[in-house]
Amino acid sequence: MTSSPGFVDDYLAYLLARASHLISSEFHAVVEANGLSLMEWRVMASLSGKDSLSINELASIVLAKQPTVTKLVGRMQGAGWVQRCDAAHDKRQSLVSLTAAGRRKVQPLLKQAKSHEAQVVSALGSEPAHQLKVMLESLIAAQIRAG
Amino acid sequence: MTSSPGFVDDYLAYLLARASHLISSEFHAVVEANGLSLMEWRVMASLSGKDSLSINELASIVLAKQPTVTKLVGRMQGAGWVQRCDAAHDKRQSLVSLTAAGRRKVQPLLKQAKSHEAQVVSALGSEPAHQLKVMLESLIAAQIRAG
DNA sequence: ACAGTTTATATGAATTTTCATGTAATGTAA
DNA sequence: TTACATTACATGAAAATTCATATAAACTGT
Repeated sequence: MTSSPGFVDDYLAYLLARASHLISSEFHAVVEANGLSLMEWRVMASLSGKDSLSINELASIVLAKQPTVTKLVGRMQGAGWVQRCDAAHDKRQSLVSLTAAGRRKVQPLLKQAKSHEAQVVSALGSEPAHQLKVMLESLIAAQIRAG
Repeated sequence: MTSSPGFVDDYLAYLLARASHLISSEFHAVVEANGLSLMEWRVMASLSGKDSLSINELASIVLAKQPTVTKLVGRMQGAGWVQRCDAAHDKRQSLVSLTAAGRRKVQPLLKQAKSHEAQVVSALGSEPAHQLKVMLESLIAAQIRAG
């Protein structure tokens, strides 16, 4: 019922999709308890590292399309979590950054994310989890070169 | 630019999401060249194994929500690729199966999916790819037990 | 500097997804 | 069997996403 022998979607592709969906779903509950959607969380988590990111950079990081991110950021700006400013050197770019309120909002989630990660890692075992990460990174790197 | 040091989303969660998105995106192009959306492909690939699947089974396999699948299947039925019939033992269930046209439609994609998988596996190396699959399966199994 | 091209983002319309809820069939316990 | 709870699916309204395209700024070669 929960597994699906016979389904293909390119086995590896399906395993990745299912694993990703599973992990994200788990944390999704935590994210929503904090009053954010998964995408809002991704945007804010991405921004919490950097000073600011352009719309396109954000889109590539959060794995969404540009118009989606433009509108998502618009809503988040309305909520007071992020702000835009035009880039000094390239007026086409719209640089997005967290507001103070946004930083306060995302702060607890960053901790909960680490704690969730630790849970998953300990369920997998620390060494296998590390190997999994290495492989995922190499898969990603391989595809980037191929693109 | 393409990688994202500083982004969290729970590192492992993000790696999984990114890897999954990458692999799916690649094949997405092939899928669309055959006139299907990614979700339509997933539904048809799932069905191509089994005789039929209920709406809920499909939803759980293709990682979408029930109303989404109900409407997706409705559109696919309109296109003539799938058909519904009420289950004999449980009249609430709506069993979805491929039509002859649907089978013809998905046939070439199943082959292309295998070929794409082979490409990815060979890029990763056969043994690492195998280990990756094993780990993903164990991760999925672990989460299922935890749920 | 100029015309042509590319790049970054925005936006309207159409499509899809989602939420909340409705309906009907099944299961359960008295 | 009669209530009551649960399960499977459908559906309307709202929200989000996507596609195609518009706009404006940077880049290119002449």
